[in-house]
Amino acid sequence: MNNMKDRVTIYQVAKAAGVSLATVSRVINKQGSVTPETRKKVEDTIARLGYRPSGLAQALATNRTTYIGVIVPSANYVYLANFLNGVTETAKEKGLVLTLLTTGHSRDEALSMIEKVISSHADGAIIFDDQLNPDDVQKISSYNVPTVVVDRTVTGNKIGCVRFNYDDALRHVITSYYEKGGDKEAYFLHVHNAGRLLSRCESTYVSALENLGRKVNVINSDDSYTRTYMDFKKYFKTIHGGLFICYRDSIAAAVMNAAIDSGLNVPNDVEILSIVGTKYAHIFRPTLSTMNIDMQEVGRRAMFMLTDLLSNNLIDKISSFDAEFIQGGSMIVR
Amino acid sequence: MNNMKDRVTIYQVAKAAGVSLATVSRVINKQGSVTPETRKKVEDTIARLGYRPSGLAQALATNRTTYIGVIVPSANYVYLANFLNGVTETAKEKGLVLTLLTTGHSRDEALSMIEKVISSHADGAIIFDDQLNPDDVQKISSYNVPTVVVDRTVTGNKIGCVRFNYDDALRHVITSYYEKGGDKEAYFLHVHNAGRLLSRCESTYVSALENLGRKVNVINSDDSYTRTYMDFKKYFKTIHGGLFICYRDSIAAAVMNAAIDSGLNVPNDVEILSIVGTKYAHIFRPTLSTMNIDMQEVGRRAMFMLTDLLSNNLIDKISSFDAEFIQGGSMIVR
DNA sequence: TTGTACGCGTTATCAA
DNA sequence: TTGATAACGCGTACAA
Repeated sequence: MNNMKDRVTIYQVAKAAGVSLATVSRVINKQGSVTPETRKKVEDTIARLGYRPSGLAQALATNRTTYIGVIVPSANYVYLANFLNGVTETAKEKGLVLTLLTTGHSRDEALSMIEKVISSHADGAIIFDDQLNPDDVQKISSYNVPTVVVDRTVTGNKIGCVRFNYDDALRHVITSYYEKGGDKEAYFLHVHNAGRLLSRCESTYVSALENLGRKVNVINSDDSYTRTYMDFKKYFKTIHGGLFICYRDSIAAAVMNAAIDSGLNVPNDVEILSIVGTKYAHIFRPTLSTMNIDMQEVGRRAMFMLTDLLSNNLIDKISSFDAEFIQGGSMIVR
Repeated sequence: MNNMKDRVTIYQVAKAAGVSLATVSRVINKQGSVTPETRKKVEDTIARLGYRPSGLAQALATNRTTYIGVIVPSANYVYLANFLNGVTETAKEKGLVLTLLTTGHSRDEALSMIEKVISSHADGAIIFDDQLNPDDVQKISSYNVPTVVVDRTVTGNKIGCVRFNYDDALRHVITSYYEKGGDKEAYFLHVHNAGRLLSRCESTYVSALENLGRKVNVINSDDSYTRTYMDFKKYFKTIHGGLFICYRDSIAAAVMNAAIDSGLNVPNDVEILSIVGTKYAHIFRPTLSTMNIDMQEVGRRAMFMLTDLLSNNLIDKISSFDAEFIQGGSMIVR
């Protein structure tokens, strides 16, 4: 059971080197003054014994773990993988280690992850999860854990946030579509429980169309390529055109493939816009029009904000990313 | 600086509840016998004070952290995201928390991640990284950290491994291609420094072709969609056909798009096989032939093996995944 | 420059 | 059933 039976401790090093604990501690932390000879003596025995300081004991003594808790809904989506990559990249630069906490589809699970952040003494947290509301975030911060929240506006003493602005870009795409002579009906693919980001886009879509005095068409859809593909194969038997606004590129591709396989032309009959896009959007043929935010950059920014928060240097507690429209072959250039 | 200034400790709970530390400890660990009344009294004050046990102190006292160190080259690839998802999923079932350690392109960095696993007292480790060799893994295990290694065969006392077998499937695809009347030249896209998995596939390709008495064609290539696309646009000006074997689906798609955009027909002129595939392989048109291994399942298996290792219940220390050929439109059905 | 002694927040072993 | 008290491995004033 005791899996560290023969773990070498600072005490053993001190004994073997003929010095005291404190001296060894000074050597490994490179602080305080130690004679070069003593230092060498200690370093040698450290190497000889294969001693590694216990991060646990260090953390307990210093109140710092260098752990950052990262809460995400799942590691399965490409854009989340990119985000994680950005976070890990800059965490590494700062000498921080990430603990990956994923939450399924319940808020309770998300709450229990907050508990883990607290009990693990994480030095900070990054939350990229829809299910937690501002109160939950305040809770984590009430335990003095500096936190950066992504895709949600929360303010507080030790809280920073990164926001996404898809709305301006989406509104602009829709209105300029009709201004420049686009004449297709616009449809929005609604996915149940797909998070606030999609909900906000849906609201933007609705208000943009209402402002134009046009009909609003929200289609219930599924967050799966295969299901969406099959649904739209049926759909395109009766509807033979339109502008379809989809959440992800895989869903957009489902609509695109269904249209093509139904004998419709993209973009002449059917135009498609994907809200979130990955590198695959440019690989599909035709390429997909998307509204891009570089999620890796978002990850970097979140981590930078957190380190600033840790050192009390965070000026702007709110950071925004504007989505950029990327024209692809799935929409007609006007 | 002291960011836990007002962290509630077990001692404060004991004092407020009028009992001793030991009793509080018994209550939170639900072991030993405590009077229902005392229990309630303690639980109430825990709730009232918002007490959370310090995972650090618990770990120091019990020698168990519930941390699992996961070492991966980067979180950026889709198949790695799937793998991570599988790992996190079953880790959560077992009450374990992951620390995500990514390694860039140097072995030194990978070694320093091993150091982190050791110093963080991780209860176990999962290594999915090409740059570490068996000796490095033995090192981690010499500190009594049970380890599961992915895509490398290592054996030892507290070591398990998960292997990938792409070779049989690849060899079979190639030989049966020619047996069934395929007549194109086979090309293998070599990517520098892309890991042992690809190297093994390349060897398999070479030996398979040599056995058939056919010409071996290895093309130097780049691990980027755009670069590969441009390279092959040039390439297809002189070469007008072939069977191209590519590492990833994005690379395979680059070749496919370059062929199509050069006026060649897929699969009649150009056939394409992607070794590693993601869900996007079925979305491309034509769909890509791939050799699939479910990386999420690999992640689950690795984590299961690790927990078995932790409880000394691991029977088979070697687990294998055979790649399965998935026919897509990028190859002719024969 | 070096060593002593205490604190970090728990668990666990004894007695009571 | 409860309560002292010694670990766990380290950092750090303070004293030498």
